[in-house]
Amino acid sequence: MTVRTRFAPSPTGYLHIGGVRTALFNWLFARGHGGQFLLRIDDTDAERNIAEALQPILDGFRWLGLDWDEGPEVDGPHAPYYQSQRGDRYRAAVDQLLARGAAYRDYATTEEIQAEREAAQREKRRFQYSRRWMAESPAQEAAFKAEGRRASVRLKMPREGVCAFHDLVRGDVEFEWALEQDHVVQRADGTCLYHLASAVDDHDFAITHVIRAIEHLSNTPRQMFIATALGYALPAFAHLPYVAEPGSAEKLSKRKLSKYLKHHEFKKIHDHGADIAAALGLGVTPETFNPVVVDFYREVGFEPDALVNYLLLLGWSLDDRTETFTREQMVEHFSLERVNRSAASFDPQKLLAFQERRMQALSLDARVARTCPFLERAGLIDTPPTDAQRSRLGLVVDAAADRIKVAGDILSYPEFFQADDRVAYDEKALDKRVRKDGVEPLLRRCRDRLAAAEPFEADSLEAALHHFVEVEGIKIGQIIHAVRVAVTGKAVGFGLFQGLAILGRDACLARIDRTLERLKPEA
RNA sequence: GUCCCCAUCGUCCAGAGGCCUAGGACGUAGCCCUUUCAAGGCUAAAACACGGGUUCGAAUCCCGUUGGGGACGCCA
Repeated sequence: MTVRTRFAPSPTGYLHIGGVRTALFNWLFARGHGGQFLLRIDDTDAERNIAEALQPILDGFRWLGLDWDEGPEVDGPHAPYYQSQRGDRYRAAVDQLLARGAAYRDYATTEEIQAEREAAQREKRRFQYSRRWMAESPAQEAAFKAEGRRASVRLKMPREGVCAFHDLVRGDVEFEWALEQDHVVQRADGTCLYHLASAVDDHDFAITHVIRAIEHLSNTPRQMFIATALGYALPAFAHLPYVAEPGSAEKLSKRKLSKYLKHHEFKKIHDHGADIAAALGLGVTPETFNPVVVDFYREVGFEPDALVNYLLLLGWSLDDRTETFTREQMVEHFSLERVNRSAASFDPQKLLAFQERRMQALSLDARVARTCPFLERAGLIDTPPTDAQRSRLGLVVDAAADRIKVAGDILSYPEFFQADDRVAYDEKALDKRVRKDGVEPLLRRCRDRLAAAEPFEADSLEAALHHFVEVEGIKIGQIIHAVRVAVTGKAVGFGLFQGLAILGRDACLARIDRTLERLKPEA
């Protein structure tokens, strides 16, 4: 039998990092067994879903390279893959359940159920519906209808015995049937609910392995009940531990962002990304642009493989030291047996470390290809770039080396792509390195020295500056910082001599002149 | 409140009775390199939650305690 797994996102507008890990494990398991991975859209709760809310999710999967064999946009033999379009199929299943006595029409109001639930709470016992408004005969139905009641359909769950199954991650699991509720599977308006839809779809789509987050573990008995009542063969189940918050054991949730932003490392990564977004002119808010959301990583220029590799190791490992995996190696080695049973907290800093490693392993050409779109989008070079811009980009990327940790970091070096009169100056750096006694005449003499330097290349510039320092009888630190600030506007950056050479003599002299001009007391 | 689960360095993992003086990675600290910022090199600190068993022997098995977490919808 061909292995078939699925991931079932709800269209919420963004792809959550915890969801991606679940999807990844499904994808790896399917690919590793030569099977298929499908995407099914859980949009039965029509009110809270909007069509365009799906797009970012599909884009996220594509970016991560998690391709699906059947599902939205690719379709397949079991289409449609949207639960909102499968209502008739679900209603037919409900009728079958009713006919087989596995479900009943219930005429209770929400308030009545709520009252029973609260009573149980007060008496400190687990709630179990009294079935007072259960209608099993036409006479009962007529009576309830006469009272103006409307029927929903509830599962008639067993009230004794246990539901036992083997979970591929958890091992043997048992639930007492008596602890299960008579869950509603169909509303009075005829629409069907998740558990029913899920069980039916898993069967219709021939899903062999249901791999999902642990919060679904307690849903499993009722879904098994539905599937069994409908005569379906059961899939195998595997429940993954949840991904926890940074620095905490609580489940990671998109709703607790403000809490995460108080976490130092999380905030650092967020702010780094926000700076890149600002340089790109993206109007982002923390709610949609933060390290819990996959889009964040794409926007700031992470390598999808870095994210995937990090997520792979969140709850799974091959051995005590292998950390870097190619996609092929992941597919080859992944196994549910080695998935952990305890929650793992999300550590954005470690994710960044994976990203740095990937970036370092990339060729210069690859890094140029990654960074180029960022400069284009920021309007710092043309689209497409001119040959001159492209070759300059190559020089800058080469010089910046590992300083470019994510592709968007190229935006830390706008001064290499801006006209001389557009360079922004860091006032603090000017104060510290240039607006000091004796620096101005020194900078002036150094400027003349640079004007005469031949050739205008890193090595010869370095030699020239060392000679200058010797003649002046100063330490190199006394002039090099001033030149850096004068030419780049900043106190930090990569090797100064490379920077000067990349900019060329004219730009360097012009910028030094502009800086000297700036030093003149305002007349 | 009811039910269930989890428990090794700050964090992610290794460890399935002797290989453990507990290993790797991220992070942290120190040193080296260095024009700044990174990167890199070297070194270090850092954990089996606690208490009982079982066993010749327990991080590994059992029980309890403690701590943490999850599920309890006409959401998915």
